[in-house]
Amino acid sequence: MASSMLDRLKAGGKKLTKPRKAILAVLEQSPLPITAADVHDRLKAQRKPADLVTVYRNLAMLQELGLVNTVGLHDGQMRYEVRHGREHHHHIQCRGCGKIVDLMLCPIKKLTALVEAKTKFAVDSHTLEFFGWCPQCR
Amino acid sequence: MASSMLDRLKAGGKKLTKPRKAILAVLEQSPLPITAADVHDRLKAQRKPADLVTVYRNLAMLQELGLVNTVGLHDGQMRYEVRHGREHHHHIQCRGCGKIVDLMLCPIKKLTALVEAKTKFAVDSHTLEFFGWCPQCR
DNA sequence: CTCTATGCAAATAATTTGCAAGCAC
DNA sequence: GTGCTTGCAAATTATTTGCATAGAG
Repeated sequence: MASSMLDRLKAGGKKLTKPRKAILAVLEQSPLPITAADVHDRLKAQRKPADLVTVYRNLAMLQELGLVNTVGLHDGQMRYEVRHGREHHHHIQCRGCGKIVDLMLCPIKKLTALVEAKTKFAVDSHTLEFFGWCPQCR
Repeated sequence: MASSMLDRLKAGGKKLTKPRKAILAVLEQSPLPITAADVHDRLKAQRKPADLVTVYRNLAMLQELGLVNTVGLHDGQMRYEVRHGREHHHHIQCRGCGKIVDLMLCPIKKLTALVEAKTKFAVDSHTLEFFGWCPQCR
């Protein structure tokens, strides 16, 4: 696990328990955002089962500490990915098979100033997702 | 109600019932996306109550016909707005008071070709939401 | 009349909360 | 030891489904 993560956890008064370590490992091993249920399943598969509630609580805590991002694809469940130094980016999901692919781009940064000027809001984040059909499902 | 809506409904074999008319009226009267529960509440306030289930079924049907857009703000409930000739646009929501404001812009159109080139997906839609603090809540 | 739509009850699904016991520090 | 954590059970919230009846065309 990245030492910056350990620092953030310690700074937040969080303890390094066995289930927590396993949850972080699962997240770090996943190249794409995954659901709480996914994490739960992979923990079981790795013979390090943790209660689904524990997964939810840890994901919420990690999000508060800014260690994970949430990705909402409007299918009734939230997905999570470690930030872990990765650049801010977005995703595209196939309407056929549900596959998610990283999009290593963000066209929004330049636009934030315009949005702030128009709305007088202080913009602090945005979400952007694409949907379509992947080569196999077209 | 816009006649194009009537046409789309008729073309889909849909009937113009009293609850459906009231639901459409509520949607048309709302300048911003609202939840199923919002629609339900406003129907009651207007003395034209309809079952929440009826609201959900109508919203789903209207979405299938392309008459309403869905807006997901990742707070656990979906919001709906009539398309009704309005231009494709996005929203910003205040993290303090939850207020939603229309953003009459979409920076994504030009980017779709790039995303398609990079991923080989056929992109058919996207979602984009901003979050921040409104002037009153800052 | 026929077929879609509605209301009510009950079922799902994702996520959250309460609480006593467990473990990290 | 003390306080954050966990697991289990139960509660909540949003949304969906089954089915008999009501109403539009």
